[in-house]
Amino acid sequence: MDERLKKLDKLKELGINPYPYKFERSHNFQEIKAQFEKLAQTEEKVKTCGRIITVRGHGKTLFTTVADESDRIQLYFRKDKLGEKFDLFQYFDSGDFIGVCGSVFKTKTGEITVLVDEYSLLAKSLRPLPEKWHGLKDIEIRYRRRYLDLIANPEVRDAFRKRTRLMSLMRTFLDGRGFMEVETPVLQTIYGGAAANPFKTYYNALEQDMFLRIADELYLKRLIVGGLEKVYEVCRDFRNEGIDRMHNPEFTMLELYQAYSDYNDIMELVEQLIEYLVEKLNNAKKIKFIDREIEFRLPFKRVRYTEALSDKLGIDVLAANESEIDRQCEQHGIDYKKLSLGSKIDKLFGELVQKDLVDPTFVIDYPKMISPLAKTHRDDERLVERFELIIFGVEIANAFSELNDPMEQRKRFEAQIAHKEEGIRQIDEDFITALEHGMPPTGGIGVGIDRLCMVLLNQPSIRDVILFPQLRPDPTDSP
RNA sequence: GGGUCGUUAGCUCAGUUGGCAGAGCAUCGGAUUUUUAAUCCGGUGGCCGCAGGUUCGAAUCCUGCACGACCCA
Repeated sequence: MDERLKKLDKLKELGINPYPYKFERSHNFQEIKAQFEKLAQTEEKVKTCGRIITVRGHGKTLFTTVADESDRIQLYFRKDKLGEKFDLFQYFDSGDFIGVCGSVFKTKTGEITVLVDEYSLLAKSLRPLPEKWHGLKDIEIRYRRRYLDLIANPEVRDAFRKRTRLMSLMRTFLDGRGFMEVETPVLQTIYGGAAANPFKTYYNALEQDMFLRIADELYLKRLIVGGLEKVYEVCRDFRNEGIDRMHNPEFTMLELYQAYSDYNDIMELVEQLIEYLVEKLNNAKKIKFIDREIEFRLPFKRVRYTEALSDKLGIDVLAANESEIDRQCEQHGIDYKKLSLGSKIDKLFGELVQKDLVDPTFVIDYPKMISPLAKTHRDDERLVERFELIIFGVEIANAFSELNDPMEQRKRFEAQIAHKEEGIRQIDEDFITALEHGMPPTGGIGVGIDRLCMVLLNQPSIRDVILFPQLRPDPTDSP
């Protein structure tokens, strides 16, 4: 770093601003390569710019490889062409941004190269680049200083580009079907819509505790009450829980509600959405994820929640009393002591059934006791019309025929509050009031976008699809 | 919260039984007018994660802590 500071001073002495304001670019590197034949024939000058990655000096000439967002390209400097200006390059380093004007040619090894007529410094870099050959592997630095990861590891940049493309495809798909994208509050006085602990904050002007949202559900349904028939939100939600391969405390969800529909309609919609995304992103029906192939063939498999679990346990889960369920938990090594009956059953399901669902599968018809926002099943009082989409054993989406009976909704909330550890603490009265005004039959879904990205982009950790994943503060950062 | 593993130069990594702190790349100086991880010659660079302990002597053994990864709850 000292050496670079010396070079910086030297440049300033020579009257060169090491941090100029802009550069007028005529072609990026990809364009130069794509239009090579024409550019070489007409001897047209290109103005182009990027970050210096490697330098190969040969005394009176030098080659350098420069990267921009689109590609990398080689620049060729000759003393006989540049004269005194050639020597200025000794104050340039890898990592610096450079702008050049020159003509395009191919070297004798066939590499498209810009022969430099003029060049200028666009920004000085004071710290060395990560190593060019081995790249940046230290996973902690990669997550903490993602900019270095993006410079050193092109496949990381590709993954995030693909994530952005996925979001854009998703919006195109939904907008094309008449959905309206909306925005609802992140700061809420009453949180709800999921079973999770919130982050708490304080609003000075209102002198009141507030919560960061854990889900959008209750707000989007209010919009359905208001007469908007197809709405969605790409929402950042916050859940106050641990971090692991599948969880980041802030994460992105797609929530979507469609009036006059039930969960069957939503199943079809999400199947089509995912088929569309897989086809556009991966150009295939099968994709590799970690060590498995996942096949996205329509229709996705359906598995009935209680039937599948009853089969595995050899008992009728819905008829079983709590002590029988306890015994099953005991047998399968599940610590059930503090859980409600519903959570015990759900743990068993996760362990015995869900874990083995690799190809996309709709698990349907959940027990009512673990689904406070879903409508009672039309054929079975004990169940609700709910499905989760499972891929590779992981929950990707959760959907219902939405409960729109306000009296029933109040009862379900009350039952949930009885179990303090696992859910809401206060009934959202305004939401109940909204339902009392009448909500049409509605199907809704929440899709975990980060997890969907993991699967579709073949990234084994959620941190690989979030640019700045949550980490503990670096203890060496404090003064 | 529990278990396992990791932390050594800017980066990627070696480091034997406890006995002078190492390599490649980067960086600096020199040579080099078509290189591709350029090459050749010569240098600089260390809080061995932090704090204690054992020992004549600790990167190495022990204890605690921090951060991270994976697994489990």
